[in-house]
Formats: sequence, C-alpha cells, structure tokens
Amino acid sequence: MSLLPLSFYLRNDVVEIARDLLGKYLITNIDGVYTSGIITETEAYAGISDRASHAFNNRRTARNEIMYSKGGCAYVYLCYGMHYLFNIVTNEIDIPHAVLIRGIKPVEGIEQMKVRTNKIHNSKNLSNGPGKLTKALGIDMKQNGVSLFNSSIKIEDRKLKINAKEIKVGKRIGVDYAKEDALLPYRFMIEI
DNA sequence: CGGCCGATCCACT
DNA sequence: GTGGATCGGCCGA
Repeated sequence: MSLLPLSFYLRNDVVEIARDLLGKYLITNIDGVYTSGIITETEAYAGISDRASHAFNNRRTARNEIMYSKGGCAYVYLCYGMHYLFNIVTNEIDIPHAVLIRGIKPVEGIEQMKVRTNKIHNSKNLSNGPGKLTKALGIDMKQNGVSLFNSSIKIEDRKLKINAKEIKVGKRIGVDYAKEDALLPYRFMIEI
C-alpha cells in the first residue's frame, strides 16, 4: 500500500496539492464497510487571505478549528443543513489551508455505495458531487478531525498517471459571496 | 436571542 | 431552470 506521505500535505501551495490529489485513491473503512474511489474533482481553499475560505481573516470557530491543525487530517462540516462536505487539511499547524473533495469515481464497494445513496439501480452519479461522495463513502461528522494515517479514511497513490493536459481548471462553485476571490482558478477536474 | 443564509442535491416543470 | 429541504454557524441587537 502506498499511503501518501505526510510531506505531501505539508507543502505551502494548497493549489498545487489540490491538483496533485487528482487520480489519487480516497479510501474509507467506516461501519465495517470498505469503499474506495479515484479523486476526480477538487477545490483549494487558501487560508486567511481567501474570502471563500471558512478561515478567511483568521476566523476561528468551533466549526473550523480543525483547519488550524497540522496537515494530513479531515475537515468535515455540515452544509445546507443536510450534506456533509469532506476536506483535507494541509500545511503546518495554524495555517488553515484545505482542499475540498468534490468528486470521485467509485472503484471498490460500489454495491455498498448504492445502498448508502439509495441508488440501487442507476450506478451512475453515485459520487459526482461533494455532498454525494460523503454519503457514498459513509463520511459524517464523526470523521471530523481524524488523521489520514491511522483511521477510517486514507489517501493512497496507486500510480495512476494523470497528464497535465487532461486536467480542467476553473473557478470554484457556490462561492459567489467571496467577491473577486470567487474567480480564482482553484478548481481542478479530470474525466475518467 | 432572532434572523439570515450557506463550499448542495433532487424533483419538478 | 427553479425551488424546497433543513439546521448550525454567524452576526447584530
């Protein structure tokens, strides 16, 4: 198994990390169910200077506290009162960078993902969206703050090659309130 | 303490 | 393309 090393998450450039996460495997083992998928869409949230980030202007609350911990752990929060969104915390302690995982392609445990998402029949669109993939993978607030090295969630590099030219770049979704920062090219996608 | 609204998704039209 | 679901965080009074 080739777990991504801690050094991967401690780098300064969270935008680069978001790009590099494409093609990596997100794996969960929650409630006795093993599921995995290839990361196909990410967004970078660049800390205290990024108006779209929960940690903009060094805002520090019970909700986003985990963003200020050392990279390599999960930041999960409830969005719109009904969806759990999964982020990977990056950079050193007290630097609140994070990467939102917006899409995965299911690989292992697909039948269980269908059950979790109430999609017994159409196996398509199980996990193409930040709220949907957490449901498919079984992620909820219990995983907020967990390490990606010794717990129910991990990221592996299985040496899937992603060519730079396959990567689509765009602005982030749902962050119009962030004014000029809403236009930053911090969203990355691949078609698999 | 009240009210607004969000890093979304789905069912409808 | 639009609106409803649904609730915790956040801000202002």
